[in-house]
Amino acid sequence: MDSRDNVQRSRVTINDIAEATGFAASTVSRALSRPERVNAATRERIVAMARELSYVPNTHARALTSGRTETVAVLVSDVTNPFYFGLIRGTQHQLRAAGYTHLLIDTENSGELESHTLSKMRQSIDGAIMATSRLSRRLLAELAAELPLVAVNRMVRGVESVVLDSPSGVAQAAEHLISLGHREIVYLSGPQNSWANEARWRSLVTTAARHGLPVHRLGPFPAGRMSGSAAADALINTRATACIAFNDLLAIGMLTRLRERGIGVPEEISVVGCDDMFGADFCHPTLTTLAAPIEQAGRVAVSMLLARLNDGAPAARQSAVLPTHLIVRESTGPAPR
Amino acid sequence: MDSRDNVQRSRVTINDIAEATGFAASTVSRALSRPERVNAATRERIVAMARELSYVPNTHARALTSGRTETVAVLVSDVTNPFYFGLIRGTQHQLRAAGYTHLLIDTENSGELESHTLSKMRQSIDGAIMATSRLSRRLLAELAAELPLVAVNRMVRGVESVVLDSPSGVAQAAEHLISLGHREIVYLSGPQNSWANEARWRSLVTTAARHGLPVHRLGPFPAGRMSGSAAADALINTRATACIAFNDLLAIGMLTRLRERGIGVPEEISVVGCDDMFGADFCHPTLTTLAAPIEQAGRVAVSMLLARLNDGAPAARQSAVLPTHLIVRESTGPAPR
DNA sequence: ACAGGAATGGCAACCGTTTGCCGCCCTCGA
DNA sequence: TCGAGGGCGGCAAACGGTTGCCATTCCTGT
Repeated sequence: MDSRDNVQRSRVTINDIAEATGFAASTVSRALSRPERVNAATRERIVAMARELSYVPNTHARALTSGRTETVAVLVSDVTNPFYFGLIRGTQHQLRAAGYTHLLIDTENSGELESHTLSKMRQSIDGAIMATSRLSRRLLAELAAELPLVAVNRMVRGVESVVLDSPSGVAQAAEHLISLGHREIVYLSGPQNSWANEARWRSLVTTAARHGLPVHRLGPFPAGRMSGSAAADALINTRATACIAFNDLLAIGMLTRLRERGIGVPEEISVVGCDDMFGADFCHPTLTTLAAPIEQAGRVAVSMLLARLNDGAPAARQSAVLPTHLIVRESTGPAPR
Repeated sequence: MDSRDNVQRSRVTINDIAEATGFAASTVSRALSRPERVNAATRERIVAMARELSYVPNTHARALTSGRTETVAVLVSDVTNPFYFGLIRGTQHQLRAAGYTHLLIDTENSGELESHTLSKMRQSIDGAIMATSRLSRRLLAELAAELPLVAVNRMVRGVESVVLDSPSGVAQAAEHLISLGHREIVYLSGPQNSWANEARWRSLVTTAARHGLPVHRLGPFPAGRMSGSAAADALINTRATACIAFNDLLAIGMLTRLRERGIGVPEEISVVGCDDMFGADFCHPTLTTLAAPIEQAGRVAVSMLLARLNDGAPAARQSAVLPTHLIVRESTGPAPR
């Protein structure tokens, strides 16, 4: 296609095509959006003319009558959290492939903003993917009743979701630490309204209990690198020789702080993160962490949503669970002494 | 506001308000969007009723007639490049504050996709902010003639822009290296169609020339961490003791590779990155780099765009230049021997 | 040869807002 | 007292599609 055409101010409407081909506007509309409703020859002529005139359908006009916008919102609590990289990538690819527009919304960690934005957007989107929503279960379920919705890393009855099986990953991490001789593991807690946070903590409790070991929990800490200092300092006050942090951001922040304070990782303390996000493999020391197929999660979420949008069906399976696994790097080692 | 209302399926239109208040729909419309056109008392009643019914104006209907969408597209070449964090943040805040919708588009490093997407979106957006566009000057200028546009980190005649003064930062970096005794500095080149890449290289050439020192250029390398290995290996083949990389992603990739190959940084080679992006302060060794006020750049870009949209004026200043400065960390040190 | 029905295209209403234009009423100055 | 003009509100026509319904044509089976 000639790139000059791309730039051309799109002023050609369905009526222009109608006039040019001699068909009625309604026929043109059908030829373009419901191909089986018109004769093949007709459709061909219309499509050809549309191309020739480089017709671009008007999204708004279409949305106004049909209600469909071919747009899906993806809500993340913080765009600048590298954890979302994969999710954004995944949803983006899948949506683009399906011809949908990808509307990325940063809710800035506020449930308030989540539901508010969504209500404003209601008419502009066909559905939404909510990653790590801060909404209450009730509110989330209510929303899901109004709007096709898929939640990521959040499990709520009545809401389709794709979750990362970090509990089993946390179990792996705990086994890893225990086998290295650690006898006291601390969990550095993330935001208290985070579903994943609870799931991880519970899994750690269970695994440690199986070995008859104590676990403690510190926090909650906001899920940012900044909180790492506070988390590290709190950790130092305990006798623990190993910890699992809510996510890599927190873990990396801790690494920095521990280094500042001259505490050897992993010689004195072993640190495990979660998510294997951007940076986990080049921080110092490199971080042992739970890898999650987050990009795949994005793709799956989109697939579920689109299936729902097209079939109108309430979805076969209610939720997909994706496996996670431990990646051992430099930040974990044998317990001291 | 009651959060339940947020969720409510928005089916109340301007006509409902008209009926409820006894005014005509046109009056309601004016009361809501052109307040000075109606009597204060009238407006008040209408606004009150709108609130009571929790009316949400229909974006599409509005866009259809008025042509304005209150949406601005922000195009980045790769959402998962942390360099864009600040930009996304900055544009987002400023747009949100102005009541605009932020449409983030990942062009996946393809100029083709840039112009294509933009033409598809033409009717859905009021303007666009193009960060590090891959488009040719001509195409970019053509686009700018069609659509209010602000370019970030790209200077083209006839296109408003905000650029980061990395040339002066590169000069600082070069002086820094030279004062440390380095006599041969290599530039690791980024994508060849990147404006910033050229600007940085030219600045390095100039500065080195002032000191009568030779400079070389290696590459081009794609601006990703992956390319770091190739870049590092190429660097090792030269006699250079210091290098400046197109960006931090590349620099961090190099750091990893140099470490793998047992080459000490900064003992044997000093490395300078550009952008001070997420990760530069916790990689190993921490990276000396050029800090750019990229978030501010985003805010400024939005301000320029909005000014243009509101006044319709062709903008007072054509481009804003933001200062950069060198942040010295661990990856640079005295030249060996 | 004819009723029934599928395939195909046109008509016109409608989606929710904006906006040009017109008309009413009130006020003010002459 | 009357005309001019400003303030304010209503009418109706867009905007660019979609879609329910109807008319026509052409098959098909009997």
